[in-house]
Amino acid sequence: MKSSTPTGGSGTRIRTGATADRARRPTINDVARLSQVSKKTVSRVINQSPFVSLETRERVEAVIADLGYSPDPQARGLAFRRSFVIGYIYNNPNPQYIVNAQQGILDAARLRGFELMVRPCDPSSPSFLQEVRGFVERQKLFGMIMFPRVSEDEKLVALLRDLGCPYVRVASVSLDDPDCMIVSHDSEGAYAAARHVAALGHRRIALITGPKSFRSAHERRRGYEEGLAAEGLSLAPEYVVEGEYTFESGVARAGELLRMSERPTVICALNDEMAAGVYRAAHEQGLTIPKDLSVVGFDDAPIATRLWPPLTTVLLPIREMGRLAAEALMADGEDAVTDVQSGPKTRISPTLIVRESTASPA
Amino acid sequence: MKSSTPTGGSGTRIRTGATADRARRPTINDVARLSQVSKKTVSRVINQSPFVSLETRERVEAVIADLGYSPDPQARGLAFRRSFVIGYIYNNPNPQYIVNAQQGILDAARLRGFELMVRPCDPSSPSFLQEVRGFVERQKLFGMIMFPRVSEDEKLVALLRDLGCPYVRVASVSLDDPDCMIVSHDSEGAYAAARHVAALGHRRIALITGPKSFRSAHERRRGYEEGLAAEGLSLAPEYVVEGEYTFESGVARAGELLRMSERPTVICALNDEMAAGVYRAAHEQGLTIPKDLSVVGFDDAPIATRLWPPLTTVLLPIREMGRLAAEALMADGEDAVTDVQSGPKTRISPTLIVRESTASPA
DNA sequence: CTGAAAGCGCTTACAG
DNA sequence: CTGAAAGCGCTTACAG
Repeated sequence: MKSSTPTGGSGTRIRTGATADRARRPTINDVARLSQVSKKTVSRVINQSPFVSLETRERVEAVIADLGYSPDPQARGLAFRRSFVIGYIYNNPNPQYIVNAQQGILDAARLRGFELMVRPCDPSSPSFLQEVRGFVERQKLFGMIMFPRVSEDEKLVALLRDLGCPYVRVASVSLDDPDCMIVSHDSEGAYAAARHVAALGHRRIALITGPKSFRSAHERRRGYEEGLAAEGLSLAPEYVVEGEYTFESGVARAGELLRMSERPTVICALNDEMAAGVYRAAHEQGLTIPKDLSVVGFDDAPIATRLWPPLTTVLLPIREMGRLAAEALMADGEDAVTDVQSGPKTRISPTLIVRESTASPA
Repeated sequence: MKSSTPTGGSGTRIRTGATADRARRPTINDVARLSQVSKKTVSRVINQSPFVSLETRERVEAVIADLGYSPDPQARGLAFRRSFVIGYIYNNPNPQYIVNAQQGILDAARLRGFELMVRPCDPSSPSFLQEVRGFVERQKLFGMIMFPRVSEDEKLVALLRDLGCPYVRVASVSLDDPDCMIVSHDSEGAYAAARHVAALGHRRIALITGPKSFRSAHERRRGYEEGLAAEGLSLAPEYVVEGEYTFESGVARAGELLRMSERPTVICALNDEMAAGVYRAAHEQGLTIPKDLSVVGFDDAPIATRLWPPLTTVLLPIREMGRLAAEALMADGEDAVTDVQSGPKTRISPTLIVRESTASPA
């Protein structure tokens, strides 16, 4: 069976019914002819070169508008040796997270006419780096945007650097040059959550952490430790258990914590999925939230407001971070002068959202 | 402030640190020279033309493998006047749905070396069609894949047809030529759910439908009606209310239903988000599920198993549908002969998943 | 079965 | 400030 593939398909032809004879799109040659200049000058106008007289520029721009001309991305990519396509590779298990990040990137990209190519990836695959390399080189990507967990993969980043592929990393803490980092400062959110819990009077405070391989797990834990320390408290080691950022691990770890002879009065899960698991475990043991047990999450995912009672959690502006990441990436090619003037970047801060899952201990 | 945009950026240069002098990638000329044939013949090999002698083909393929050569997508797109990029436009509010569909498309695309460009859209925007047109034409998309709700937009489909852009639509019921449809047969899932509910002995059966503008809302309702009819039952009009496929609308509609003098013994919501809303409303009125009220959803989203008790619902294999849609699209360019032989397509069927939210009425 | 020429729609490098 | 020539890496159309 023959097939039309990028490296195959002698039979590549479009289904007849769909092949309408469309009017040819205007090209740079049409614009040049109608505005009576060379195509090079049109190219200068398109690329906002300062070396065009005002008069000429206006004439060309009028023709461009008149014709509804827009340059061919493939031709530009071929000649520039660089496309205007942003790559977004992800390996986060949370769909909400993926889509929010993607949405933010698109918010910024669309304003500048960039397109987005997406690609799930698996850093544990032996062909991972090779696949990314092929993706970047073949498509001549303008640049790459990465969110956790893959944004924390130093081998990947080293490859991108080696390939000369610009990138922006989003992570809970800075891992790189500030120009290519968007930092979410997870620890601050955890800090606020810790103080909230302490202020309610909790002393038997349990923590379900994330996998050690995630920086966010460290950062969030650190925030809790520092927040509690600010209140003169500290985490009892027996109340700190490691989860996997999944619902199931939340159910399991919370079940164990709640079966302890002296059970905690509050369980802080380092993401909302695990917090949902805590609800389940509490339910199974006949405990009422927040009367018998307070619960805190992290992320402010949709599940936070679907749960009953609504979950106290920490809001991370994922979409906004996606937008900032894309803007930072697209600003990459700008003049050094304007770079300096680009001013202070928006600083991302997590926000504690207090709902009904937290109360003073009985 | 200058900026590097597809239509701008005289200052477009890559950040110095990132501009490593990378080794030039091998081109078709390198392959031609090393295998001592013309580039045209290399092109034939790449495109699996039958008009190459076995001997020549093998020699060229050896050189390609040796060099790690892969053709430049931009150059091919320019010459072919068609790229190997699939477009995926979406306007579904459910992130889980978006990502699952996207994942399925990517499952199939990656096997054939196609890339995926994504684009959220808003059919109610005045510039909607114009934006899609620009997207399709500029990128010379290989084809487009659409899921609900945008897959049901006939104006959009008419535009694609007009542009000669191949497409595949995923929907709850066939709306087009079978070759460009993946049908989820939602009514069958609803039919099974209805019979399940009837078999449990429910007679006061309420339905929270979806927005009229969604075909799935019609199909799922129809499935319920036919399923109940098969059991000699029918829906009482006062028990049928229109929701908006959102959590909030589920809370509101269920609240009203449960305040009726003779309240229903089961509420069937036409998606899981609204079913989660039913849980909330039941909770607010002190009702226990499934003792006082049974609940049925639709979709089998993650929320279905996060709720307590776990939700009886209908599983729709979104990812699989994405995969089939992409395969159908990529098969578009194949030989007519193989088209005929491509055999019966996998038929998508929804699956009723019975969990603990449904029981016989008290 | 194979190839030389021309072209896809842009940009770079070089002149003026 | 502007342009003619050559080139980016492929394919089509035409020969042989």
